[in-house]
Amino acid sequence: MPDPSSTAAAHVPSDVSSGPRATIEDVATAARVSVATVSRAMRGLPNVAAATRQRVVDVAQSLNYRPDPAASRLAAGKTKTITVGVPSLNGWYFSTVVAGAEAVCNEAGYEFQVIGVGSHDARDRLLDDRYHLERRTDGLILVDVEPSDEQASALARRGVSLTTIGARIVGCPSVQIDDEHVGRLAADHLIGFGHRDLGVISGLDDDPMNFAVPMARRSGFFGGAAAHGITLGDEHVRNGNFGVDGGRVATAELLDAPRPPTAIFAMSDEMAFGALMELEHRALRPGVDVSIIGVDDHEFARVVKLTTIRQTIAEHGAVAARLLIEAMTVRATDAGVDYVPPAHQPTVELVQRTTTGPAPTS
Amino acid sequence: MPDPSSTAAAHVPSDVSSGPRATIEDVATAARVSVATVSRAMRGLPNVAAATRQRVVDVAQSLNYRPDPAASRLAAGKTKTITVGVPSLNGWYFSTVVAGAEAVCNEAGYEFQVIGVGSHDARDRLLDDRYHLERRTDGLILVDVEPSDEQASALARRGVSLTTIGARIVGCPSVQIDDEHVGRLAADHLIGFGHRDLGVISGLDDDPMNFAVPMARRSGFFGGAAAHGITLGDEHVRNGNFGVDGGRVATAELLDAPRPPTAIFAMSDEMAFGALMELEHRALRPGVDVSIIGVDDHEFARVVKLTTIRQTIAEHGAVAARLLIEAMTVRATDAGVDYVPPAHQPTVELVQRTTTGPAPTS
DNA sequence: ATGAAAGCGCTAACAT
DNA sequence: ATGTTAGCGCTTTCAT
Repeated sequence: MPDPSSTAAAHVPSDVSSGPRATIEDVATAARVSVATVSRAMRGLPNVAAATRQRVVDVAQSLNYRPDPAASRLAAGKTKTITVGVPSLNGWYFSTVVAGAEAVCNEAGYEFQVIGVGSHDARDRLLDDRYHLERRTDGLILVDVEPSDEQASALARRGVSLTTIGARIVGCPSVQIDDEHVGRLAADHLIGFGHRDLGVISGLDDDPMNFAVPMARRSGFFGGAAAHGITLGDEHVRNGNFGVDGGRVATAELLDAPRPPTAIFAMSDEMAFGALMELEHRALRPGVDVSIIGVDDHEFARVVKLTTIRQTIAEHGAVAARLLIEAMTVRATDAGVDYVPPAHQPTVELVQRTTTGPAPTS
Repeated sequence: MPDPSSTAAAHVPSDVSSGPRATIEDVATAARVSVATVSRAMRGLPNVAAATRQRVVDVAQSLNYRPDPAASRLAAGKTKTITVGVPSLNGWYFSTVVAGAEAVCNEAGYEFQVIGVGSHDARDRLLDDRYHLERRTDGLILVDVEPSDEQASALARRGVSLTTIGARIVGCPSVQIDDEHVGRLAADHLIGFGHRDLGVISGLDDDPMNFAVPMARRSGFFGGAAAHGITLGDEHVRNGNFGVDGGRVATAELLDAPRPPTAIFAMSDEMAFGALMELEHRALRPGVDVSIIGVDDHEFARVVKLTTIRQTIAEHGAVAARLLIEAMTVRATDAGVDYVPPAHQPTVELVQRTTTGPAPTS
């Protein structure tokens, strides 16, 4: 024990990386202030002399000091973490949304967690009071997952900020396109080409994690058709489960009907890809024998020249993250009262490629 | 101050959800043991009477108690978090890997973080000593990202377990296919069809986050060709950047060469899709005029009938997560000595569809 | 503007 | 087998 001067001798500008990490106390003694002042200075709180703050920051820097996240959390009760819950990470749509959110969150200094909530069980486990989500995260982004009213309000009560994509929860920021409009756009486009025999490949109806989207698109499509005097019913729609395979069998069913459609609206590009496969299988030419329109503008839509209704998915994720962070900030900083959570509605855009075309003059 | 009995009156079996969370102390007093015993009991540590453990667990359950992660972290220094660093979340390959890892990690009770490390800068920021990664995560999975030797050993020193996918770091578990073999497989397949004029679309060479993979595949392909008396050189390879667009322009360049290839090996399906687009653009029939083989078995490979070398990506992520957890466990539990980190080599499989076929008899 | 001190809820020696 | 007691590194009143 050569050095009895306990912890006080902390003036060492030892630059050798990776010893035991400097603590707030090391910084405090080195800067000749109290830990409280260091804490204030580092977080930009008021009541710190400019000179003092500067000194503290410099010392912290030279000591390679960073507040320990665990300690901060324990003391302050905030996690500086954002979690996104998605039905699945597989699938272009979800992973793209996640990518958009990740960039924003990490950029803003939040840790970014993701958790798969593919089933109702998984969803409930996450949202359930027993998971203590509020101790793990400050904010939650739910993608195409609709929490129950109780779950949503419980989250708020527990201090977890919520924002949704593809759904709308009162009191929470949301990002959601106008799905009715999407349906109408598709109908107009197809009918504009002279098609009168229409089919639609819908998303899942049976195990509805989020049936709102398919419903709205269907309703928009039906409405658009009706405006042109075309009446559509259940017999014109098949469920494709938002997957390639589903899209393919749905197409087969549609085409096997007594009066097969000459144009098909697939509610997602992935299902449209399945439709294309089935067409090829039957030696039907897309855009001439049968027209197909999808939704998303999936990265491979252009590979197969799919006409589709584009939405800017990555943007959705990024915007949601920003809205969430804003909501958390506002709510904390000043009078979070009279803060109206924005319901962002991204625009969509029809991009025509070659899988749609004039109705065959049978 | 109506109740002087301080904290002792904690026998309330109040079942109303979402009050202030029960702490370990609540459990302790309710179970009439000390907090230490609760801690032991809850974590399955030895030296707890079976009866006691049962009682504690029951009480904890009835109190809806969960240890506070932040408190555990602070006290124990472990985060129960696993982080995966990927060059990007966009792109089927990475998001699929992440999906595989996510499932395993959350299943095993780890929080799951993801962080994009698309550039050298981002990578270094994450791995740099100044980021204090060890305070945020117990284990790191790096996907197609090669840390420097110093970074890797620094991680170990700092207590962050590392496992890699698509790379090999000494002392760390890894998941990596035999990329040379992939190249050879492709060469054999193409040459087996009688092709002698070969082209290859490689991954990025200039900004090499991970040039090992392209190099190995190329070397395997060249070797395979050489075995059949075909000599290949730089002039037969173009960089496609692992993207659709890159694949397309690479293909164009290849086809515009004085002696254009009749068969092309694309190192990823995405680049192969680009190749297919270029073929279509030139009215060349895949599998008859020009053969294309990819790597991955991307979910849309079958949509366009792409012949490819399948690897089970999601599995890679899952296996990596399992190996990582195992490594962390072993290292902690018993004699972590003489633990040899496994280098898992998943198998690949050629799946032939219609984009490859006999060489045209020009 | 700054400091002292009391926790935050847990784990880990060290008793017993 | 169980209890006692220090911390872990911060934030946050409350003084000054």
